[in-house]
Amino acid sequence: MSNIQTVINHAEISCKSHGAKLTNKRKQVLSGLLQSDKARSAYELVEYCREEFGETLPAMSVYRILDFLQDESLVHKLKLANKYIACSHITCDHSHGIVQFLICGNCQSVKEITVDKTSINNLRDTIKKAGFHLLSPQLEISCLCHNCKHQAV
Amino acid sequence: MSNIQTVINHAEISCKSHGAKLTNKRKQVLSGLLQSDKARSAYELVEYCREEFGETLPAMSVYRILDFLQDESLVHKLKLANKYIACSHITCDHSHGIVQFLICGNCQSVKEITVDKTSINNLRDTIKKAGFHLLSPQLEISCLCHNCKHQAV
DNA sequence: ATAAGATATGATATACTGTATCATGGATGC
DNA sequence: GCATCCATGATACAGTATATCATATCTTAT
Repeated sequence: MSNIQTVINHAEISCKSHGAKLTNKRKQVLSGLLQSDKARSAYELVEYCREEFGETLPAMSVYRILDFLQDESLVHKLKLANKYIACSHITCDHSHGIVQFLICGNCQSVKEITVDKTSINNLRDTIKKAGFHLLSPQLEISCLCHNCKHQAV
Repeated sequence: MSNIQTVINHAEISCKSHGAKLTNKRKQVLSGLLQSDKARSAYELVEYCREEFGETLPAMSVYRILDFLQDESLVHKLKLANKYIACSHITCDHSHGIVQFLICGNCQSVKEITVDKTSINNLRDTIKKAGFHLLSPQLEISCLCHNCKHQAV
């Protein structure tokens, strides 16, 4: 498990390699996501930057920064939760085509997994038969994490 | 393909069978979803009821009605789109445990499909290994529909 | 070094989605 | 008729997100 600084360095190099700049504020937002195993909302990140760095980022800027980070494949948006997480493969050099997110419906913790290609191919076939075309096989799956399952009411 | 009135009659009987009432306004909202092969937002349904029936439903009421319809399994919420669709199995008598939605990322049209149990069980196993517990295997999958794929820019 | 242009960020307004809360209306049963 | 319950209305507000125009900062050419 790489520490946050290592990941950020990696991300910076990756940005530089095609002329994008990982500015300070972008690093701050990214680190807010790297620090957490839970997804965070844009406004939570505003709060995080204020507490952690004394920065008063306007929400607008955070949204723009999140867009940038998504374009750089450093961050994913979870539409199920309207929240954001850091990609868990920033320090990998190989590409990861098939990514799935397990989202705990209770505590919002997120785990990024990969599903075997056979299942994905089955899925793609089923979808094709239905007349649709699978765009990105990024699935977001509602789950309970281990902790929450055992604390269930 | 059953027409809308048939589906609504079916829904009404289903509600009655356990003491719930499918009121006029509830029927109006439901028909707004049945009329469309695309998902509609709560506010679009407000608009629909205004245009179609001259009803000026407050958004609050539409949300409550949507909650009711979801409880009755007549409507699904698509979290990826923050929109709602009519269940395509209202007139079926058997139950449909495992439902997936293909959502066209371009025109928002939606198709409800079923995925074979083997794939779902594989998925469940993978998730279990990751320490999570699959809640509802309702997946929402970003696709392009046939039309949009062929019009692509 | 400086001016011009590009990129990043700030400020402000506003739209969209959704919930909380209290009030009112209408059906149902006694 | 009255009490009760459920459906709906009215109002306020929270959270998520985008549009737009202004300002700051960084690059690059001259």
